[in-house]
Amino acid sequence: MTTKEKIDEMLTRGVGEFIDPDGTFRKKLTESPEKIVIKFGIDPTRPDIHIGHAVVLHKLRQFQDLGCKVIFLVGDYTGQIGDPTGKSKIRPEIQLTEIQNNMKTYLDQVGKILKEDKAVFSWIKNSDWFTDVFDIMAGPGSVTNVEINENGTTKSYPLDPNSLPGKAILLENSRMQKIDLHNSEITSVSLSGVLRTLRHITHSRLIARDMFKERIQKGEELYMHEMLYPVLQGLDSHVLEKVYGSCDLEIGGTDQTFNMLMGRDVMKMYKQVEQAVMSVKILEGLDGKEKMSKSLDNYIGITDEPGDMYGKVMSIPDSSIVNYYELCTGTPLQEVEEIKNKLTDSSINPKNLKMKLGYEIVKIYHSADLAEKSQHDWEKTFSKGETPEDIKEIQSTEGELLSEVLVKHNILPSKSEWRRLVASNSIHNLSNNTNITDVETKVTGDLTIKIGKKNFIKIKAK
RNA sequence: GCGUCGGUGGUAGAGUGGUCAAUUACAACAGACUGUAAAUCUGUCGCCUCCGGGCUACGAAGGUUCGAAUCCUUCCCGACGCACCA
Repeated sequence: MTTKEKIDEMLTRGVGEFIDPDGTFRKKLTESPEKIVIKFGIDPTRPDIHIGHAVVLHKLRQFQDLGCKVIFLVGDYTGQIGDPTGKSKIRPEIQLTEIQNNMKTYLDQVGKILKEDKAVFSWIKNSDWFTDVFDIMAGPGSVTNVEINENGTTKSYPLDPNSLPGKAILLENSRMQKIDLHNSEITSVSLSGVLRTLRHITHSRLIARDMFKERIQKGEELYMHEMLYPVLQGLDSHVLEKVYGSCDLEIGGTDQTFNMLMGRDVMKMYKQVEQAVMSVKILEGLDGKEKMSKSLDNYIGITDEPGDMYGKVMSIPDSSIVNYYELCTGTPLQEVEEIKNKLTDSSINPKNLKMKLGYEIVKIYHSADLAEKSQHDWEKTFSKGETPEDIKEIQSTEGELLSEVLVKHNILPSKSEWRRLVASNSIHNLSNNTNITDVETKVTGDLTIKIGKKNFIKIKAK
């Protein structure tokens, strides 16, 4: 593939919308990609990354490969406003370490996909510029000393951390613009800055957002802070431009399109070069209906075990196969098109296309060998009905009730559940290939059982 | 601040003194069928049980009653209307 073709695919594959009306971004990408700064907003609390998030991350990686710099913008401040527990005071030092820790677990996972060296990666939190000194409260053990140079000797004077200058020092010291990026000039956004921005944004512009429109139509409430979110996100882009020199592109899910476009509006007001906007299609979950998310428990985590990962892919409905190929693998678009055609051909079993998909996905997050092995195990277990090789093992003592052992090890939630499963012939004893029908079955020796179709447990007796 | 309505199981949402562990839908789980897919059909879906029943639950705490998710009081939370302020 030529570079141009590569760029074309980057800008279209899995992309809902790409907005770069006068071609500024495209031009810069071709001429000086190393000067490009890409903004990607993330939630401050989200330790588990799934392959739905990964769609965007892979896209970012491609940009990194061309030399572009990716900025993770942690929306900690904006997240806090939406937080119902409503802690109005912020402890900046505590919060900073907390976010740093979250970021670390985040990066541990993301590291599989993204480069993390400074030339092409950076992150910053938006409390950096939105936090007000008066919202700050010193945490326990805070020290805010002022150093004063008197006649050549530096003297340190203690300062009450909760006094105004004390708070100012705390805030200053938690600012990443200073501590990480060593910017001499710190950009921040005050209430007057927000209001000045708001002078240029009309009500009708804000309620143009689909989600708002829908809710208004349904007669639901819209809170002002929700309406301001897009504006604050826009201001983030504005600040990023100042902090990093430019903000050329914002990437996010299609649900973020409006907010990202707001960034263009805000930047325009401040006479900055408007960011391009790329919305990436949202991957549906394993149910094939809702979007992939942790709370719906329909996700494939990027740190999932190879076997799990493969099994989960196999459980998606046929209708999702093409989407998964497009969004989650590097399979050339031409081939994806062929797969699409094959799916309409009744002589080809879609299972095989899905198995290939499972293989490809496991390969990305683990390795070709493990992908091979997962596929092999899966076939063995489910197509041929054999017992898989690695299964969960739990300890028990002889004479113990089987039900109690399983509840104790959190395999089952309660003994009532066990009774139900036994009654419905769902507990299979693999050691002698019969169903367990006695609720009072005791452990008499090592035993391998299958609960339902996919839950294998080996019980070791002492 | 005044007033009105409301807070029920994972979610939505019935129930307004005993027949309520609580209709129904969705989700979930299991069985059949399959390609561990989807769809479909069937069953289950608070906990414990010697399968007789027992225990804990309808925002929280008290009360009335033989008996309360249902009535009363106080409190907490939410929506709405009005007033006040701008």
